[in-house]
Amino acid sequence: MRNETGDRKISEGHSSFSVEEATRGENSGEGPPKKGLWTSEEDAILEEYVKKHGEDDWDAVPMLAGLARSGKSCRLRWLYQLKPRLNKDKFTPEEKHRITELQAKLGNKWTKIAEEFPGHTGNSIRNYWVRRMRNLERAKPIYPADVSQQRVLSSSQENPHVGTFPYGDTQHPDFCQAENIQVPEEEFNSLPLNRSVGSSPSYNAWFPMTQPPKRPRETDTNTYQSLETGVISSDPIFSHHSLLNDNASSSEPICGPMKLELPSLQCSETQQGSWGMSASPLPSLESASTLIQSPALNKYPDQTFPCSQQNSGLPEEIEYESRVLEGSNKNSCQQTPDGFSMPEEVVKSLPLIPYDIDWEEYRDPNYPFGHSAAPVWSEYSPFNRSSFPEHDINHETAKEDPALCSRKKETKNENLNTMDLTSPDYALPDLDFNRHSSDYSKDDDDWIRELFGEDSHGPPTSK
DNA sequence: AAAACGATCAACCGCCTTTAC
DNA sequence: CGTAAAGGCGGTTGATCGTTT
Repeated sequence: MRNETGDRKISEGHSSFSVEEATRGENSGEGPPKKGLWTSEEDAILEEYVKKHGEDDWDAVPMLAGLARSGKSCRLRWLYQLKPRLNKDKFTPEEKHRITELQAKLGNKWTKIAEEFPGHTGNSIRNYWVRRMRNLERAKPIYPADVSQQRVLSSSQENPHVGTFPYGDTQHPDFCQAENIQVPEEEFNSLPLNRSVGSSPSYNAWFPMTQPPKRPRETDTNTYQSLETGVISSDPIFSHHSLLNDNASSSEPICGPMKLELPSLQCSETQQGSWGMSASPLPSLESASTLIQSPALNKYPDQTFPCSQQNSGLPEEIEYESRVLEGSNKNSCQQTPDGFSMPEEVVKSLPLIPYDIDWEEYRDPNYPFGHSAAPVWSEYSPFNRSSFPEHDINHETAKEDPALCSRKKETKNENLNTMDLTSPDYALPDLDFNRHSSDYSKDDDDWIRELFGEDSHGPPTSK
């Protein structure tokens, strides 16, 4: 590895050897190319050579420069480590956001993406992305559905007062994973959710959101996985994975290990806005976006959520776009800036949520919007609460359950098991348009940490 | 203080795609 | 159009370093 001064420790086990060895034989074409970490001598030779002769014909470089390396290795070393003005700094939150945007837009075209980050290499960006995906992957449930089911069943047998969910969603990984969630039966039965979910086609959308995942997953794998259990429809809108995956059938569950590098949402021109949902009979995002009305826009209560058909669906991007639109879209409620409009009758048919809504009212089935608001949102929203963990405790929640709020803040190592399941806050977005733009750049890793604290199973935390 | 652990990242391999001839 | 070279990418390994125990 290279330190700041360019010196590197030469590993013992790695196939490093002296510069004499490094250069020996290559000129005469003997032996296989050297592998392993580069020495500072090799770097100096390569740097000098490239500065003199340029970056052409890498295959000839080893011979001409006198290096016992393959041309490919020389090229990589130059591009990733030696090239002038390389930026080895860590990505800023803004850059991370931009990477997310670009990855969604361009796919794994790391070199293309790197073009927007002077000094950063595609490899470093890819490393960041892989790392991020790995962290998110770790956030997935530990137990398969069947095991989780057993756990829940045994748990409910041990404690008959613990409510079970009457619609048989014990396979719900989120639910099952959150093994400590125990809702007293009386309380559970009193929930409007419970009164309505049994017959509501929307409950499947609602419930995953009301059960905050024990561990974070920015890409909401959990939610999607919950949909694969058979109880819940595999609406790809729930899943960033599926949102990002224009190849995957929306009806196919994501099973097993997921590729760390997610396929992007990139699609052909003609597909733009259709989310590539060729196989899905479910509403496309643009139709979804037209249906979304949420407290996120309470600031402009007569407006619909301006979710562009052109954004990637990534929560970061949606939120980002929302912020952009905040300043530009204060008048139009029926047409997004990119020209997408929704029928007026649809607009009128959608109940509006007043800005200072008392969530208690949402619990009242007589309330005009009743509990349907959350399902409408969650069913058509490409992201959910877990995507915005910093909002898990917001003013509504705090107002509703300050104890919960304070407790959560105090007990970083506790999971979200004690969350008020009745709060639509977990399902309805709160993009908090008043949040200062600098907050927007919150590190996505910070989101994870903030949401789940130092969960022992959780994602990596700073040590 | 030292071992264990985990995160990060450089570097490699093999395959695929693009480009030049 | 076919072929070879160059470049790009995904997956993976292993070294290093910081943190925790």
